[in-house]
Amino acid sequence: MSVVSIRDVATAAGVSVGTVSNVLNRPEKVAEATVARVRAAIDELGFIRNEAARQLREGRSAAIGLVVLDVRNPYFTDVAHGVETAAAAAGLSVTLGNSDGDPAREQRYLELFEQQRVQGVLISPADASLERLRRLDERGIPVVLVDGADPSGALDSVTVDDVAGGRLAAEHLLGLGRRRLLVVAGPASLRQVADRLEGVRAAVAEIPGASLEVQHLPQLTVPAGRELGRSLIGRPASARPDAVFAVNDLLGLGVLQALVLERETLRVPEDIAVIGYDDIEWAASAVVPLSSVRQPREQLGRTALEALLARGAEGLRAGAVRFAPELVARRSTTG
Amino acid sequence: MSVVSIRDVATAAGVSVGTVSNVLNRPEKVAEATVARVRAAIDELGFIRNEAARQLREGRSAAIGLVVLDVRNPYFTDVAHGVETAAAAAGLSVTLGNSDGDPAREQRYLELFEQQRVQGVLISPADASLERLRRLDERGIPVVLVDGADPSGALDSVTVDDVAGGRLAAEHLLGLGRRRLLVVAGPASLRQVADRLEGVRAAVAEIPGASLEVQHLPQLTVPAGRELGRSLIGRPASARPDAVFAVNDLLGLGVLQALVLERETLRVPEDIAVIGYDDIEWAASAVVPLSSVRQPREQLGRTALEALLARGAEGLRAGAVRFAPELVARRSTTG
DNA sequence: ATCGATCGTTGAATCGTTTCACATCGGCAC
DNA sequence: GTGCCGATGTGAAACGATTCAACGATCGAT
Repeated sequence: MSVVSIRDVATAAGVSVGTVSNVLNRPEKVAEATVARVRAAIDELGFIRNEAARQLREGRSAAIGLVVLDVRNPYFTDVAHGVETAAAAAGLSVTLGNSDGDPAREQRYLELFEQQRVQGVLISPADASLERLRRLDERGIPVVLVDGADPSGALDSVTVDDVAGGRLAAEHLLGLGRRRLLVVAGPASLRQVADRLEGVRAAVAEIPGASLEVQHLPQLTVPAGRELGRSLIGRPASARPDAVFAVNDLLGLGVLQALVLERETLRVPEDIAVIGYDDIEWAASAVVPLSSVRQPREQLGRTALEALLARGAEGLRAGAVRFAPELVARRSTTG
Repeated sequence: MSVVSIRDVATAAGVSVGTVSNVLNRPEKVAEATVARVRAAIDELGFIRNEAARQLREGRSAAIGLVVLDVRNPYFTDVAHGVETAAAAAGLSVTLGNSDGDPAREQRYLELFEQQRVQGVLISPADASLERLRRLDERGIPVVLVDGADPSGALDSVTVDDVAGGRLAAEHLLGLGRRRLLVVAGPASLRQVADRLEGVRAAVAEIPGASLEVQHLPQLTVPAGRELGRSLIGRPASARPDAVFAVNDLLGLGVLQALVLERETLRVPEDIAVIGYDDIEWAASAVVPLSSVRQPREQLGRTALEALLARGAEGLRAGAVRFAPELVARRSTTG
């Protein structure tokens, strides 16, 4: 009943199964009248192609797998959106997996994708060991890292240049005449944090008289930023920075809120300029619109997908693709 | 080479393909020594089950499809997270589709899911006509609506009671002694907006001396809310509401920002109390933490999946499941 | 020694689609 | 009339896992 196969269609239209298949896949090879007859039969019976059978024959699916660290993070949903758009253009569908930073879940998705014979895997690795991914790649399922690098160079990757991003932020603040910089950072163990910091250090070193203070916070969240912001208000003016670079927007927004809330003492940006990182959606709509460093998130996704396709089709290695971040100046620094 | 089939494993282990399949699916039926031998062969050859072949034989896949209106909206990612967690517990995987509110894209995903013979479809419909969904359901692929209702009752649905939510918000404000309420609403055509408004009206009608003003804005965004907030500042005190209910948190945050920014004139909550809806993550970390009405998002997803499973396995209809929203009082109303 | 029952294993049929070597036919040139 | 061509259409052989009727071996009971 509900299991209408290509054979039923063939019978109904009075042709062979081969012809139905041809109508489906290369209608130009079939006489017009026949095409019409077959199409009519398809509609009448409500035939829906069985993807599993097609795939079995084909040897691989028309999908790619994407594993992200956290679907609830706007950063990743934007990347995923970019991937999906590009994939749709190439006639591929995307199966999305959420590892939540858990290597075991990541592993489960990789197995699933392998069983599904996906055409490739895009991943923001949760598991620092890339061993499994390299094996997958060797076995013929191309892997591209998204926002994660492979030191060994065995895997292709697409990232944003965080060193350049850190430098960009610092130079912006220095260019506005600020000299006492405070970087509100996250755990030093995160590659992203370390790289951004490196960029800042380089920029500060080039300006005589510029000083740098770094505060490492355990979490990259709004409350953490707010707490740090409050501590600034308590400082004597001489020990206070005149500019703050938060390594992500959540921290930056927290700092901003603390400063703006205690309005009697400090003004943004007059007393302290604040800049964040990521340019998330709410940055622009904060109480004082927050300057930030934008990462081309959608483009990251798009490019990763293209690298995957090139690798699959022609065996081309993309290597380590690195994008340039972009400064977005708003009132929290420029006034 | 990379195409290791169950047959290769059988040869390597010196058994028949049937036995390998048994090891894979019912190891208790196979002698221990044989299991060990087959497992060894599997590991050595790096055999990975071909999901397409298994599915072809089985007749259906081990997945369900989920179509949401907007992956970038935290509301939906939370719902999706709930779905995924529940699905994983049932041994199912979730294929996520993003319609972006476009009926054509929605349609494409439905076709894809049908070709994949998914076990069911969860969907926040973009297309008001549920015709296609009903057909899908009739053809044997159970459909459950998530945050959307079917007036005809043909389809199961899981929603949050928006009338109750609107009433909850209004009663909170009235209970704090506020009497001049302003509802900052979205397009009246949205069911959610209309329902919330209905709840507010009912609550206001019960309190003598309480008045209600409604402003319909075209968009449910932060800037729209901010603009409206500014317009309030310009009003003479006598024409000004003493409480604002924004039908979603983005609007509420916008209003809040406008009021707090122009601090000389109006204080929150002393002069105007503000409450939003959805309890999105940033509500708690706003300049003045925003009161809101929380929807059990993850639970919504979990329940929708359970309804789908019950329907598929035992043919049980869940009908129209409706959850109760919950008030979350914060400083923007309670001070 | 024979029978039955139990356990483990076998091998062929099956799922629905694609592909490809081959058949059929009408037309055209010689 | 013969041979050849292109255009259409055919039908069987894959793809890889699952399932199930049937088979052989082993063992205890008679």
